[in-house]
Amino acid sequence: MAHDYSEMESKWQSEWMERGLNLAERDEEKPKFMMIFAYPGVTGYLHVGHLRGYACADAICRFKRMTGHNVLFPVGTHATGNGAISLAAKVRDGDPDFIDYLLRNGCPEERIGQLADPMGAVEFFNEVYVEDYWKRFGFLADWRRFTCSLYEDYGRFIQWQFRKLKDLGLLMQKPYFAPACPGCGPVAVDASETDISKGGDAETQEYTLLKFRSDDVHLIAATLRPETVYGQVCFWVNPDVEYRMISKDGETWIVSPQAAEKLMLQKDGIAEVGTIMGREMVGWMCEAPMIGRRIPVFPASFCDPSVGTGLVTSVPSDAPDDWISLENVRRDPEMRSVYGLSEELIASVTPVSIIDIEGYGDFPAEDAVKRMGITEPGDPRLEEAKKQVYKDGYHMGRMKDVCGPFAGMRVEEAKDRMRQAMIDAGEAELFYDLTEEVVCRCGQPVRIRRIDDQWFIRYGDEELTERTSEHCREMTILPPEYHENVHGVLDWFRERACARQGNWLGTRFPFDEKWIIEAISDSTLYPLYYLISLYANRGDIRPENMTEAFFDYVVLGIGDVGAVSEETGVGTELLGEIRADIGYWYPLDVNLGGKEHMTVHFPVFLMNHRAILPDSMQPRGILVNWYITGKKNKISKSKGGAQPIPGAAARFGVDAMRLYYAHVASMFVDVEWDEDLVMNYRQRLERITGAATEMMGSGTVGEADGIDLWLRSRMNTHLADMREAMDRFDLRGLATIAYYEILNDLRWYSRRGGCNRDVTTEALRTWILGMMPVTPHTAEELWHSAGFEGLAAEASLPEAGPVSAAAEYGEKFIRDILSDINQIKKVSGMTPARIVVYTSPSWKNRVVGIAREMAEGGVPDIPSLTKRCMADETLRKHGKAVPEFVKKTVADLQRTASDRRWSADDLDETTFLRSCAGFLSAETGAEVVVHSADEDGLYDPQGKSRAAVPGRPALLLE
RNA sequence: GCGGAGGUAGCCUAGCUGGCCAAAGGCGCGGGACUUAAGAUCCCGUACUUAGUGUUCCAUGGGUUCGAAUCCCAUCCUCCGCACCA
Repeated sequence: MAHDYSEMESKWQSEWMERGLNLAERDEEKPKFMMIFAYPGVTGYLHVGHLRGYACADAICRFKRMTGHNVLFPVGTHATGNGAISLAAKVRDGDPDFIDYLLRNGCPEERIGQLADPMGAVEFFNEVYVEDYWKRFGFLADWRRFTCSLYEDYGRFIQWQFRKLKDLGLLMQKPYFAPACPGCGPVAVDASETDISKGGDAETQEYTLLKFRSDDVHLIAATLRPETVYGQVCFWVNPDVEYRMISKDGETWIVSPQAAEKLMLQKDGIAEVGTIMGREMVGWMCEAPMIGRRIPVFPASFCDPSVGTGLVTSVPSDAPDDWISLENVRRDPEMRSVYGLSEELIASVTPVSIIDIEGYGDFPAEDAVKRMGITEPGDPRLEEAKKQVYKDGYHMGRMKDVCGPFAGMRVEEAKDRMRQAMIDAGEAELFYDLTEEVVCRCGQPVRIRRIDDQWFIRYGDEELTERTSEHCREMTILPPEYHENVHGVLDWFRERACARQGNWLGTRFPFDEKWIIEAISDSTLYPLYYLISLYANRGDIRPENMTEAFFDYVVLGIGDVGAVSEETGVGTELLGEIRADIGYWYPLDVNLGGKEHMTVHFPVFLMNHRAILPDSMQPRGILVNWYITGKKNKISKSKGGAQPIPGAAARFGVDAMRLYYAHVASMFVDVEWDEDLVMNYRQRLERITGAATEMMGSGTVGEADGIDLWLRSRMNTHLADMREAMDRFDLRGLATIAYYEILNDLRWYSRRGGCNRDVTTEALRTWILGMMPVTPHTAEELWHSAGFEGLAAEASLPEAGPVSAAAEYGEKFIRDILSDINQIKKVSGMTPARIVVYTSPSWKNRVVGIAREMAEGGVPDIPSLTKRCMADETLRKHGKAVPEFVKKTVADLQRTASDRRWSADDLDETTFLRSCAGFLSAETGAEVVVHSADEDGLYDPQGKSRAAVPGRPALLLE
């Protein structure tokens, strides 16, 4: 079985830590580089896919260290919210699946008890993340600065941030509608179902309540489609439901009992005044809002008292349910006999066409129903029909002429306008409800309740948005697509509820202790806090020292050190130190995060920085990484078991995984986790280790020439390319060079007989350093085997030296010839004993030379080049071969990029090839002779030499 | 719906500031070398054609250009975020 690298990995990790390479200290002499990855939430174990971004961050930081930067790479975790509470609850309840999950991921049995407490769980996972993930993977992070969003000192910083936001006028309070249990208060409705026992997928939906006056009462219907009011022709009640009559602002409303209860939570001054059976209302006439039309009340069993208000306005033209039900009423004799509805009344109700949708007739609902063959009320396919009509109408529909002032308007726009018009006229109100039943843990139903004093951050603030957007243009934001549309995201950001009540962990809202700051809002300025956590973790400053004046001073430089020291109890020297650290390290150079952050975390990160901090402290870069995904659980379950990160590290080796993350694809695409591929990378590393080891100490001492110069040039090209790739944080580009191209070149070098010890040693040094960022353990191991001084992790990447275009071209030239020979061998099926190479006749070189003279930035056209060539005595005698070659030359030049058009000119092909004849002969197993096509008495039985052109000699195989 | 990303050879993926791009790299596959053998490693090949510098080709259909995988338009298909959840 494969070799276990754990020991080698931990050996070098301890060396690095002992040397303190991961510790970041201010050094005014060196340029700084500060990078973070968006800290993860510690709500359980991570899987191998999550490590992609983190590993890239470490690699980038390592590269920066090698190029002369003083690097700060801090890490932390996030635990705000209800994740830890939910997790602890599962452990307390002894949830067998969850316990199994913990054990499978390597949680020691004796520690499970600790997880029954939310903070215990957070501390446990903090340790797992740091020790089993980040340290295990060789990160050079400054562990001293580790912080977590639930730490008290961190909370102080967050509270300061909120004070600043308030000072800037960016906080506001307004009513908000949120789920709550009547007994337990605010609850979280989310998939984890921490607070609830049912309904995790429910969403809050906004209804428009429409008021239908009938004598002295109002029938209240709830609709999601206020734009269809012009099509109202009748009204549905459930005859078997006992409705409530409630008083509201002097009016009497009729709604279902459930709706009455919900309304009381959302509206003031509601009192119950009586009840009425649905059947009693059948046959009433009521006045439809907006249009003032009097419409009849009909019975319909589909009116569910728990949905909306239990009363429904009917728009048969655009609502499939209504269309079917109306048809049903018309042909059902019961309507007349039981409810006593007159024939005339029923006949008077006819659909009104209100929305014009391409692909539909006057009555979209009718079309949809007929297309799907629905004939009876209660058909389950009505739901689908409804969605389809709604979607098409919303997207493509326009209001017809009957819609008065809204005629011609797009549905999308009319919807909002009409709702607002009715609200303004007192004909409608808003109402919120959940899309499905939600039940609290205590067993009571969860309802939407109005919260009058909800706090928001005003991210819609125009000036802040504009200033942030402007700053983004200056930033390095990758991928470029995100650089483009981050402005759109910022624009779209509105008020954000930034605090919540209930069962949540987090920092208390500084102005009102009943609120807890929510999870996004406490994670915006935190990179800055790593500059302070160092001192907090050491105990140099305590939470109680971290007053407003403290942060004002160290972050913003506000106030007098002496006074601040007095007030906070922190020494002036320490205050100065922290202030200097912040001045040195901030701004943040790169914030790396997964693509899920693009619309949530990054915008608030940017806006809070812009709002609170000065120009000099604005972030410089954002790097977004896409995911490593698993198809059908493959990522978490491999052959009969889990794939915890430490297990994967042991199985594949940390470096193989890091190389996989860096090289498998660009950072900006999703990739499916594939163990075989990781194994391939592991093999690649082993192959490289073997090749590098073989190079060490071999070779002879001597003057560098020929192929040595080529290798030198190649290594310089690679150095330049690696640096250039990393300017764009393109780790994949770096890895392609370091793990593939360099190895290929070294093979070629040795194949060509290269063995100069100085040259190979120099190449080895560059090569190993090129591998340092991505596979640091392997690189360090090689560095030491090679006998280089110090630690590779501490070494500098050499500057790229000069590149020899001629040397590089020459080898390419040889490879092409070899490739041509192979090609001919393959096609002809022969094994040649002798190969004759004919280099271009000099007149062809002359033609190219003339073209070059004429070029001046462009390529000459065929007629003028022909003319010039034919004017040349020496050329004219070659007759019509000249214009033919001119044609080809021009064509070739035209499709060659301008900067490489003439690169081939300086090589004396004949001399060069003669010097390589031995090599070619060894490679092909045939005798190789080189002739210039010009030679007198040339041996050329098949006339091949005619095909020879500069850069591409003709060949004869015998 | 709104907003965004993408469709490249058997597969995964580069390229996409237009020009040595028939298209890098990896995997897979075929052949060869080494080896007692297996594995590993190395070399060659892997659209079609052919004693080589030719033809067709980068979702589909148009267009711009001397020249397009790369730019523009249309069509088809796939994927992702949408709010209080880093």
